[in-house]
Parts: sequence; C-alpha cells; structure tokens
Amino acid sequence: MNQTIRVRYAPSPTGLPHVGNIRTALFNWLFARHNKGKFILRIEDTDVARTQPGALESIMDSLRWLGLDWDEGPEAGGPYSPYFQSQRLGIYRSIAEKLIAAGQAYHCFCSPERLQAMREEQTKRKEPPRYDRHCRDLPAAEVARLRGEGVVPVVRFNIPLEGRTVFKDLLRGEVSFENSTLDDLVLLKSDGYPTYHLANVTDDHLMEISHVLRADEWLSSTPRHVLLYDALGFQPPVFAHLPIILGPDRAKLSKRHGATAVTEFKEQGYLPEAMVNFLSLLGWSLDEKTELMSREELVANFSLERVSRTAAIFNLEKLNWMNGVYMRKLRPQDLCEKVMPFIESGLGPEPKCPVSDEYVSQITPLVQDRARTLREFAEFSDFFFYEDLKYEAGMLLKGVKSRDTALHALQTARQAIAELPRFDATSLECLFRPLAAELGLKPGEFFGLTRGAVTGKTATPPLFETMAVLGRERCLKRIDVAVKNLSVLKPS
RNA sequence: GGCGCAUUCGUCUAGCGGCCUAGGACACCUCCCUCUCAAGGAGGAGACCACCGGUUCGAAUCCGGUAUGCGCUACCA
Repeated sequence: MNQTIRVRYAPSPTGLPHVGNIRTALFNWLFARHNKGKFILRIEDTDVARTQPGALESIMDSLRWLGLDWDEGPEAGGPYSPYFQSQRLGIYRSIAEKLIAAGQAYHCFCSPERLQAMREEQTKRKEPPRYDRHCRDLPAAEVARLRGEGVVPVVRFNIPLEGRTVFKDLLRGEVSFENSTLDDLVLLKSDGYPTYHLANVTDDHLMEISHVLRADEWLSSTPRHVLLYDALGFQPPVFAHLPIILGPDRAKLSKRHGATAVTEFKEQGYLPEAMVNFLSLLGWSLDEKTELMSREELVANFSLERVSRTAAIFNLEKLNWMNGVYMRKLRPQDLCEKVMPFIESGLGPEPKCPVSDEYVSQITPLVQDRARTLREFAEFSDFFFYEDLKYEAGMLLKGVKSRDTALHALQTARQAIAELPRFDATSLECLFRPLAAELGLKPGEFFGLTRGAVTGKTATPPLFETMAVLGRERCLKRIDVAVKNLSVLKPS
C-alpha cells in the first residue's frame, strides 16, 4: 500500500473529552506523524440531543494542550470540507437514497413505541433483542398509505439474512460474524441526521481515510460497516481496534474514578509532555524497558504492531511519578513560569506576599524535587506566600522534650538570628549547629522546632535555604508568633 | 440471553517454541545519603504465565474446550 496514510480522530461533541478518548486521538496522531501522513479532526455531531455547546472548544483545547495538531478539520480547513457532520446532511441523504434505489436499504415506519414493546417481548422470551424487519418488505401501497398519514420514516440497512462477514483487524487478526446475528440498523434517523454508522462509513470513504484506529467498543459494529462499504461499492479502510481504558475497579473509566477529563488533568497541574508519555504507554510499548520518551521519540518509534490488545487500567500513581520526573527535568525558569498561575489561583483569599517572578524563582529550586504536580508545588510552597501561618501550636512540640525547652530554644534562636551579620543559608547553618549543642539539643530537634515556627509545617525544603528565601524579618516575626503560641500552651 | 474480544507480578507491560529457575516500570519494604520531606543510590518481596486437555524432543508462547472479565446488542456515539 503506497497511498498516503490518512487517519482521523472523530469525537462527538457531547462533553469533555475523556482520557481514554484522547488516548485514541494520540495513537492516531502518532501513527500519522510516524508515517508522514495526515491527521484529521472530524466532528461527529449527529446526535442533536446530546450535543453540548462548549464541547467542541474543549476537544480542541485538549488536543492543543497535548500538542496533537490536526492537518484538516475545524479551524484548519482542508480539501474535504466540511468536517462537521451536521454540515454534510445532504451527502448522507443522497447515499441513503442510492441504497434504497439499489434495494440495499428501506424505509421503516415503526414507531419507537412499537420497537420498544417488541424488544421487551423478545427479552421476555429470552430471545436476542433485534429489529424484526417488519418494514423490510412493505408493499408499495402500504408505504404510500403511511406516507400519506405523515409518518416520517427512518432508513434501515438491509443486512443479508445469511452468510458470514469476515474482516481483518490489524491487532486481532481475522474477525468473523454470522450475518444472522446482525439486525437491520438505522442509517438515517427521522430527523434527517445520519447515525454514526452511515456518517462514519460515508465520510471515511469520502475523506479517503486509510486506517481506522478506534476504540475496541466498535469492533462489534465493524461487520455492519464492512457490509455497508460493500453495498456502496467502497473499498473499506484498514481497521485496528484499540484496547479501552478502565478505572481501578476494572469498570470503564468514568467520573466516579476522579479526574477523567483531559482538561481536569491540566487544571490539576499535570504537564502535557508527561501526559503524552504516560498515555502512550497505555496500550503501547517500545521494548522491555524504555518508559520515558519525548514526543519526538514517540513519533519516531510508534508502531501499530506494538499496540497491545488488552484493556488497561489507568494508574494514577504512575502518572504522578512520571509527572514528577518531567517536573524535575524542567529548566528552573520554565518551571517558574508554569507554576505561577497555580500559585496565584491556589492560594486562598488570605493576605499573602506579592507573587513575583523574582521571589518564585528563588523558591523553585527548593521545591522542584519535591512536587509531583504544579498544584502540589503551590501547596508545598504556600507558607512562602501567606503572611500569617495557621497551625496547631502542639505541632511545634513534636520531637521536643518539653514546652519550656522549646520556648527557650526559640528565644535563643531568635536573638541569634537578629544579630547574625549575614542572613544566608550557610551563615544560618554555621550559627544553628553549634547553637543546638549549646542548648543541649540534637540538631534534628532544634532544626525541626525552628522549621515548625518558621513554616508552620513539619515537612519542608531544607531549613536554612528556606529561611534565607523567607528573609530575616519574616523569620523573626514568625518565631515571635511561635513563642506566643507556645506560651499559652500548658507547660509540659 | 446472543455475538465478539481479551486473560503474564496489586497496576502498566516485555515475551511472538528452546536465551524464562519469566525481564522492566509504578506502588510497597529494607538499607545508604540526610535537619524534616523529597530527590538520588543499593537491595528485597511480589506472576505455579486464568484453568483443563492437546500438538511438540521441548509451550507463557501453537490448537481446542472451560471459567472469568470487558464490549456491543438504541432513530447514542
């Protein structure tokens, strides 16, 4: 096959794009870029009731955020316009009419009520619920009568009553279905919109899609599509059904499992490059060891042969780890820039120090190794920004013998700090180590106590660097507050 | 219920007949480093390769069956 590779991502704008969904987009994109082909974005807005206003924007935002650029589609345009199925209604109608004329499809006047009753009846009799082909061979006179009554029909496809439909799936090999298990699916709905099946087959053909890489849940409807291609005299594309993504409970990933929309990951402070890397490993692998790959490496190495066939569980822990790796790889000034909005929005309304580039760039090297997401970065460094700390005074006593020991140590530290000629990390350490010995405290005890006073936390970046960034005045003030907090505590 | 797909450590996976007494990664545990927390380094535990048959000198790898899971079974995609 030496035609150019053309693949598409064809979401329906019914909500926020899901990570599973976007993983399919990623694989399509990687396949296109690896093969120097085209990646097309096509919007399948054929369900009027389910289409949501902002969905298109969030689909495009998600793709852009991950760097999955499309060659044809909304905003990009392209030779096969339009790329919105709702703007191609005439095409589907004429295809449907062509099928009817050829005896490959028919009008069906059955009401939704009749269909539902029929299915209930079938289920009760333990039969597979299937359209009973009531309208398949309706006499012309009957059709005219129903028409006259104003019943708007749907168009159904004539599935062959016998035989098998066999097709090749790139990942699963030959797949075969008994035609008798398929029913006469609806092609054109009564509102004039096509169903997925018609629109999909029509557009994939017209847009010269070479490979259909879609989620596994479509495998069962592929024989219908193959039959449709046949009826229309179209050459079917190559199919590859990708494994789906499950939540930790092995059920299809959904809102119950926490964040699932791509935009949520963005808001939670994940980096797009980490996301792309992580998602690429959900159902694909390069070899037995390589895990960390740049976008370029992924493009260079991606191949369908190495896509697995089994559903994968979305492992948030691993994403967190990988995001941390990418955070640590960032140049400090880049991290600084990326984390800024999270600091600004992540801090509450309480009075806080000004958030400046200069200040944040001092904090960045201290927190970079410690945070796994940008949001976590903001949380870990919040004490740098709040003017007043909130903590339980008892926290200060953790690891210290008594309240009075702590009070004395803090007061001693306060005075020493106030008199320190140079307020930097090295000077502070040279001051504190001997001071701990003088106080009869272990360094860890003394440092921990000071840490609590100065940050309100038990776990922070290294004490002296942290103090140096906070500045002398703020440290003194916070120690004063700590002393006050301890004084009102019962002696221990 | 019918049809289809799948089944290797808790999780993501490597493996496409002998290199496997099954490799890597996350998570977990221990130790080192260390002012806390991380990061980093060194180890460890963790999979009778779903089960049962078969093919073969030899099977995680091929075939059949069973079980389990998932998907589809709409005028939704």
